[in-house]
Amino acid sequence: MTADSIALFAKHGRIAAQLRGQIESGSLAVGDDLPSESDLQSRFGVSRGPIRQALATLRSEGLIETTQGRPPRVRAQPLAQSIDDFFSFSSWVRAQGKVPGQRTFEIARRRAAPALVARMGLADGEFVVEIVRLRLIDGIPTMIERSAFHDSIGKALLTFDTDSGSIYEYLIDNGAELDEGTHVVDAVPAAPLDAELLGVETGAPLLRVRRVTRSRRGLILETSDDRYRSDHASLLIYNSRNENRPTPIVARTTHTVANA
Amino acid sequence: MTADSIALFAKHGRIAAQLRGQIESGSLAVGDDLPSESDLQSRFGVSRGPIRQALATLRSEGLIETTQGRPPRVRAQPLAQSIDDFFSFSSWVRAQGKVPGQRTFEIARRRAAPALVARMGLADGEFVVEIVRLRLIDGIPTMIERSAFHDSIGKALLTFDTDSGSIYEYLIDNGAELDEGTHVVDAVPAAPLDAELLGVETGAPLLRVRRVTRSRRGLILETSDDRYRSDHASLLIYNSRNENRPTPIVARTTHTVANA
DNA sequence: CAGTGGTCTAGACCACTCG
DNA sequence: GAGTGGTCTAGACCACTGA
Repeated sequence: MTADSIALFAKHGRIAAQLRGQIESGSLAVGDDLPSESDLQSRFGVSRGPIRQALATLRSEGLIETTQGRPPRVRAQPLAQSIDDFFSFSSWVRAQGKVPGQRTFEIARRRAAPALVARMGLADGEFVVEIVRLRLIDGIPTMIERSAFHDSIGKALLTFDTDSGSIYEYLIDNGAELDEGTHVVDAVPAAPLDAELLGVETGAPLLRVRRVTRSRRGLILETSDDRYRSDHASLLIYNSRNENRPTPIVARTTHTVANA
Repeated sequence: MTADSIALFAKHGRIAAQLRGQIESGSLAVGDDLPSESDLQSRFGVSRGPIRQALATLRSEGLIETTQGRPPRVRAQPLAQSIDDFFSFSSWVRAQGKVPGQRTFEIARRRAAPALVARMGLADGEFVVEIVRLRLIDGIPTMIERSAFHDSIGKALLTFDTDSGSIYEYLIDNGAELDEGTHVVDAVPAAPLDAELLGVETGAPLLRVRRVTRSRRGLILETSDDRYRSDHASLLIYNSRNENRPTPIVARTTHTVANA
């Protein structure tokens, strides 16, 4: 929602959105050919530039593949997730047709501890708002989330019911500039408390994702430490030598994916 | 090497390569402005199209950022890794200025077990070549690699010294069409044998990356199950709302990254 | 061989940044 | 306000696909 309504003013964005819709709705099935570029030109009444730009977007999302000499084709695995799905647990879970949930353990505004001062590039004595929540999928405990927000946006959270839904979506809707994030993924043993909350044994391997979220200006607005039950969630990376999409597609998946 | 020499025939590819070189060599430092598009046009003697295409490539690699109204700027964190670095342990480790190593435990050509038949989409009774290796960084055991290769390319490995270096590079150099891969990342406890080889305790959390590598035609050529010491390697994902790069950048990093 | 996408040119308008 | 990148048009040539 929030993301799509941003860049639809340009023609290529509208064209991409329409084709994306046809693919997602199934009216263009897997393996089908898309109309040729010249077809699309006359259909949308534009020149070739916007058409090619729209196709490039879909290609970068992994929805289509293009080959010289033949029309674009709908790709087998539409792995693409919107960027919101990657930042927001709630958005991601809903996109999978499941129900996200959360139980807040703590929300506090306090002076940042030294480690956090360093991690967020704060000045000594600055306040942050810290939140600890258990996140659930269809009622099943799946992830422990520890977040710290820059005071400028964190204060708004003190009046937000953090049990009610997505903090991320709330902040975006209130104009927070959460523009880019860096995630570091590794594996850690479950601490006793986390183990109990997630329903695993102490020391069981958890998939840890640490995130730093920045504004367009580079200001660090949020950091988080999310620990997933590895049997309930994993990370999926798709990666191709196709010259036109040098960067991979990343998605979170629920449950262990059978076919790799 | 192998990857760069592919698409340098077109003008935009040569332009991108030259600018990339200037960034990587440091003659364009972090934060510096690139020449404006019209400068680049006259400098390279081309029209605006190829210039913009080259800049789009660099943007998708995370090397530069562009803003309307000001020249492109060299990005803070050049996370970009070549696609080879993501597929090949050796290539990745070397790119980090360290020395890759490997110790082969087993290489065997045998009929695929039922699980592998399913995973690789084989027919019953087909042969595969399976390899188990311990991978090292600067002599330190870091990862256990279990791979299975489609017989068509696996046979070449029986005469290859798998202790000598990168299987992936060997296969690519011999014309194997390893075009796209899907990686699933999660966390698992170390089995007794793996624990001993990696120098961790049994049950310690390992970062597991399971890969399926396909040819352009979709034929599954390789699957692997790599398990990393989580304190020696992690995954890094960079992700931006910038409309023109919808997909994230993914890199492997050595050691835990201090600043998230 | 007809049609396709990949690439390039030349020119234009607009929104934006920054001095 | 001058210069920048984002977008679009119109036309062209070539390499490749597939019937």
